[in-house]
Amino acid sequence: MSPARTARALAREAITREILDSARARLTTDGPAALSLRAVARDVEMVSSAVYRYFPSRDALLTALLIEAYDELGATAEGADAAVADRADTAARWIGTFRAVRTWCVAHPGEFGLLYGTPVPGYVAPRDTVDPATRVVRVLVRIVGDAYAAGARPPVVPASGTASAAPPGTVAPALAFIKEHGLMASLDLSDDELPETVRRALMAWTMLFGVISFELFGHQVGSVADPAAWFDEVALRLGVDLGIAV
Amino acid sequence: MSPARTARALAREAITREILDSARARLTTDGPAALSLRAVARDVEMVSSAVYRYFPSRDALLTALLIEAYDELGATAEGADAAVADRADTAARWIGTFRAVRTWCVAHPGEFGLLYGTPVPGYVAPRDTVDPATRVVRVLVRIVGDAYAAGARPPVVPASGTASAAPPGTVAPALAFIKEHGLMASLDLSDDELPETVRRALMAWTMLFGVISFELFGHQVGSVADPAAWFDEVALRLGVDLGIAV
DNA sequence: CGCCAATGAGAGCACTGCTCTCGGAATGGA
DNA sequence: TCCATTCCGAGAGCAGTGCTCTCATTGGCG
Repeated sequence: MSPARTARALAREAITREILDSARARLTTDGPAALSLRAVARDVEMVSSAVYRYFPSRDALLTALLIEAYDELGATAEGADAAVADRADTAARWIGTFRAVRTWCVAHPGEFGLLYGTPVPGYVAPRDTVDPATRVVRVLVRIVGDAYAAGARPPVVPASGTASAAPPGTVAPALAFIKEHGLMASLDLSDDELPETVRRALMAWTMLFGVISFELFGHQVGSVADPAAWFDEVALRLGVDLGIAV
Repeated sequence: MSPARTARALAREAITREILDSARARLTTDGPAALSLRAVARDVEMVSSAVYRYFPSRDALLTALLIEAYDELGATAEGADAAVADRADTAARWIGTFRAVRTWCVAHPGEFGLLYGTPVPGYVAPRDTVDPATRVVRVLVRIVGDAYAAGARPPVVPASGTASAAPPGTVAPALAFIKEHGLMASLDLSDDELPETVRRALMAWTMLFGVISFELFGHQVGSVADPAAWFDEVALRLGVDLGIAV
């Protein structure tokens, strides 16, 4: 991995780490948009120009933070799913993953704002970030797929013959998304019910993000007193509507 | 309204309007965090210090933009709901309101980022903003209330006796929220089913925000090809799960 | 040992939000 | 009409930002 363990390379690695940590600390206190390279330079007791030896620009530093945060959140979700010993208990895997994602986000509000908040105007995320960014939703799709492979199905809405009358335009892209990311293997489904599965998982992921975003960005003050309980209720509701919980 | 229509007062009103319009234009091009007071000063061909005669600080300008945008979005939602002539057609009111909200947000991405994106670090929204901010969700609650008053009910999940086993902690605050905002009058419901109604409406609002946020903040690239069709599907799914559509 | 690349420091440029002073112009009462 | 008051725009200035440049030093490899 690290071929030349010279003193200089070691120092570079340590200082890079120190810069990243300081930047993440500043992220949570000052917010992503106000991330000041000079401020982190002061934190690590260097002159601002010296930081540019380690990150060629502020955007590069942002990208590094972005990938690191995406990977941490993805690993958290994957770990929470894997922590459930009984793989057939998809309900526990579902709730556990949801709670783990929220816990991480609440503990890292600055990183959450960087990942899912207002995009920095001039900044465009490079290609390297799309793979770490999809780790959470891939976990959700996998849980739903396992549940459906084991026989679970979403509850049929009564007195409604057109419950699955969804616009056809979104089926193909979602399917392409699945195939592109190699999620087919873990999904044991026929072709006509697969897209519906993925769509519901995507909706659940959207809702998961929405409720956390509302909590962290302060849009629940006055309406929700206990965010954790409210979050659990949302997670349970999603699980019930998907047919994989209770 | 405007007691002294002197030339000076007229000029002040016109220039204030001009500053607000320029700021909104900059908002969509540069993003909320990068809103530069000097830039809008250049746009209206004034020196930066002169703008401070109209807005005492950049935060005050942000607050004015915030209230204006909240009111515009709220009026859009209310107008879309009111535009449906058949008040009993709650499905049409639901979809129409959803689409109108998305249309406005897509047309005003900068304002959306200001309203629902990463909060500006030092900035805290004053009390005047909470009332305009709740106009959209109030429309949703009203539609759901009308539908349930007319006899509609959410579909019962089969093979599940604990479908309403929601954590009790969130009931009281949601109810307090409803009473505080005077939504009781338009809701003709018994007490035990009211909180569930409001909770589902709040979830729908959360999902509505989530899907728009994902679209505008670029988290759907690669997975969703047609955002409008995907949005319609989500809106329909929410309506079905709530029991007010199809 | 000597050369070269890596590193940190400092100055400088253009930009930001914001405060201050100053002079001119509109307003309203005498 | 005259004049004091109020308002308003302009400019300078302060402290901060991202970023580029040059310069001296220092570590590592041949």
